[in-house]
Amino acid sequence: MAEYNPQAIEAKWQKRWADARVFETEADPSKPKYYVLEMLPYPSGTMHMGHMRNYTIGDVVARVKRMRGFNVLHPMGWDAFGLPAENAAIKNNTHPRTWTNNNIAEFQRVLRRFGFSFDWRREISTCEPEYYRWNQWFFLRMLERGLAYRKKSRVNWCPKCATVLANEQVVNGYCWRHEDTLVETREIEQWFLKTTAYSEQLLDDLKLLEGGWPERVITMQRNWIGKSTGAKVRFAVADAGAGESIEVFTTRIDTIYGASALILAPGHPLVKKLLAGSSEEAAASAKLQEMRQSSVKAEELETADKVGFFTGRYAVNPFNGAQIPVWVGNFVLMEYGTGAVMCVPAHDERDFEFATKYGLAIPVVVQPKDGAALNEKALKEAFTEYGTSVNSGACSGLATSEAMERMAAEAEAKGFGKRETIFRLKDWGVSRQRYWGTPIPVIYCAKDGMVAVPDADLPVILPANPKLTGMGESPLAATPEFVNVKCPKCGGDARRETDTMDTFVDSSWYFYRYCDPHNDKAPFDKGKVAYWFPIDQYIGGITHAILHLLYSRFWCKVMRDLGLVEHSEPISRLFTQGMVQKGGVAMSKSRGNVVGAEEMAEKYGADTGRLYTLFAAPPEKDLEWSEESIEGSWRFLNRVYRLVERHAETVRGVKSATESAAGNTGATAAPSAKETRLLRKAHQTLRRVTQDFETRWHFNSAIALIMELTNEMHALEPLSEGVRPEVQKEVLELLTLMLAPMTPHIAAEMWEMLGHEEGQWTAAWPAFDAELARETEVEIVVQVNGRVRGKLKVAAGMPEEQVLPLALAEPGAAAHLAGKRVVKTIFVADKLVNMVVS
RNA sequence: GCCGGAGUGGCGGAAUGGCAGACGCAGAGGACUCAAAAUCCUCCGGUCGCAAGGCCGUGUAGGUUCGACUCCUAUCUCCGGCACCA
Repeated sequence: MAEYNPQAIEAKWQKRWADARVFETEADPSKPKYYVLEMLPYPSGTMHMGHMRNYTIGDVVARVKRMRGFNVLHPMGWDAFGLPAENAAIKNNTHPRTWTNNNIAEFQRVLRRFGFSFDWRREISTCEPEYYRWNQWFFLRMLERGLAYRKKSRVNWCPKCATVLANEQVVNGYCWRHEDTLVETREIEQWFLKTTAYSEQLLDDLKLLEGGWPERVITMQRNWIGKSTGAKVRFAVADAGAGESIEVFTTRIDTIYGASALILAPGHPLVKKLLAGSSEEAAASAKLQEMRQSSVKAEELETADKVGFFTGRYAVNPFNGAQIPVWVGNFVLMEYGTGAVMCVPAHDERDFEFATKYGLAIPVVVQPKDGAALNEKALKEAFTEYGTSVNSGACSGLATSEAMERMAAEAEAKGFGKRETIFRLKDWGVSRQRYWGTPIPVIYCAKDGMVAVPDADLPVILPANPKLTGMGESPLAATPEFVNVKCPKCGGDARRETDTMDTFVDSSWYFYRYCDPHNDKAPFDKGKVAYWFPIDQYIGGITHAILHLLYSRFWCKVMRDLGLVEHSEPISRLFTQGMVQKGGVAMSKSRGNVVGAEEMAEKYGADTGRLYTLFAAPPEKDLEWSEESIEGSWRFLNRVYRLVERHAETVRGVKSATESAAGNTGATAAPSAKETRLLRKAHQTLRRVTQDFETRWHFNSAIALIMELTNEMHALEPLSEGVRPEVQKEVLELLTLMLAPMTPHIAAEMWEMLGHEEGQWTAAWPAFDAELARETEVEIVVQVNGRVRGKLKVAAGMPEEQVLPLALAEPGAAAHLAGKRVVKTIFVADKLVNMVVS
């Protein structure tokens, strides 16, 4: 008997699949389609079992759908641009492209080794000009529509590196490479994509995703977009500051009579003007300086205390003419709203804290609808709920909701305010002062200003040999042959933009490119995308809940408005799988706790690796890797292999029910008791496994059921006694077909051992037979007062009046019924009898 | 602080109102073997009991129900995300 040899079997079947082009697919409107996709990897480090879990889940789905007759698109590619490649290249004195391509080669080898059913002809790599030219093309379309624009913006800047740092490179306010150097913030010109143009749609369309996306992802996106409905109100500055006004945003205009100050963000443009010549100028300027210096750190230390100072100026409440002091406070954000707030201490927690600290007045203007009235002097915390307005001029006595309406209307009528909805979502800053990314296709000409690179000149190709130092501005700026260019308009000397695009641009639309990966006329053919989209199932980590998945949604809406696609949402269903951990933390190279996928394949084979990641936990949960437990999966595959091998000789020549025209074996001749038991177990297993695959994705339970089936077959050995070969064959076939999506190599091998000359990939998912699965005898639990006291074996479907006498007589139950009166009986057919006694 | 998710044997987990602990790992005992590995068989939540069997048990405390891991209320712990958003 040959032993199970996964290495040989896996290599054999991977070659057969490739030779027969089993996973290659084309758009075909005559067939139902299914697009299943795992998030594309960033090729860096080693591929470990955390990666494999993601692709295994997707591969199971792809293979099941194929067996069920769908035309399945299941592609793979590389998120190949990015900072780590550039840093690694500098460190190892190589080229980012060399480093990246080496990693891709290794990643690809490991993925192939695991037998994932990808259509490799559709492979894309985002660092290739064939791909990134379309990033540039999209950028130009957005530029034409005002969706891409340039503006000055604040960035982290390390004076020693003389470059911009990503937020991740700022450690407690210091540069990651120069631990003694405080990071500064600088204003530089940066490119933005106008995600805010779609705020409302991005929010509204989340409704379309309900049911298909995890609720928490939807919630996270909703919070991120952060819609607030309220009003903007302008306060005039009194006396010396006359002529200036301060605009605030509030969601509670109904509390405006309770404002005891205005508070500006430290970075508010009016602060300097207000301080000039004010009584507080000297003291306040010093405090402002201090506040601004600590502002970088304050962003890191989010628990910072509220601090502020008085500007010496007053503003006039447009509703009642009250003069209230203007302060500067560190907790007011310049980036949100108008950068200024009205301080209503009695009805806002933050304002209460600030007012208490600095001795500002705390006037009460809302009273609870029920409960004790608030007393200004005894107020211990802010009352932030709705209620009844008081001390609010004409609105006193009204419900706050009503007051809100009236006050907003008054502000609009008198011209000092207006209703407004604002969003937390900001435009997407896409400029990166780095080499390894998509060049932004724009040229600056002294005469014509900013000029878009004409489509015909795309792609703007990255120079092959830049000087990479990790210092200074974009390496592209230090590459004269790249920078110096003729103006497309006037032909005069001009300069190229030297920033590259954020790599999230690459991943925002890559899944469209898979539909038509080699198109050199357009990013993709509309018809092909129309066939495959939307993605039926997307699978990836929760880490991308906001960035990638929000940018992708934005990109889709832009493409729709460009007329490229018909749909508004690219992804129908999203599945976020759990992390693979070791020692309680996610596997990662930097932590040094990875279990390499390749070593796993060498030791146990890919099928065991795949099976274990599916068996150890349900896919949405984190999975703690255990070297000991994996032995169980290995042993199981060996057990199944031996089982098939033992009976292969007997069954090879016969036709099973699935093959014979006569239908199921059970129907052709009266089955023996042993056959009945076997077929019943097999079809019950099939029913539940089918359900698990189709709806719940509880692969761990499905595997447990298949294990039970093999245990049952084992218990019925020798099968040669009392089980006809065609029945043996039917059950063994079901077994291998159910395993096929999860452990495709060993399943294919066993399928062949059972006498099939056609590869298993031609086999459909088996249909379960309800008749064969049906139990004829059931066990009924007999309870007394809800506690199990005995069990009965009865014919399935036996009615209550027949079961009850048996239950009363059941010895275990009878002992607990003695001398008591049954007051109530609950009967659940085929399940239980519960007798309630007094 | 807010928003999610989760708490079940020594461990991973199963059970979507009806026998808690399926399946697997680890462990114990046995068979086979000169021996080991592999394989096969049996046991395996706690507790009382010679046994039959009883009692307790799904983070904690209540509630609904004939019956609750499952539904409701409160509470604790852990994990993840957001965090002065006016």
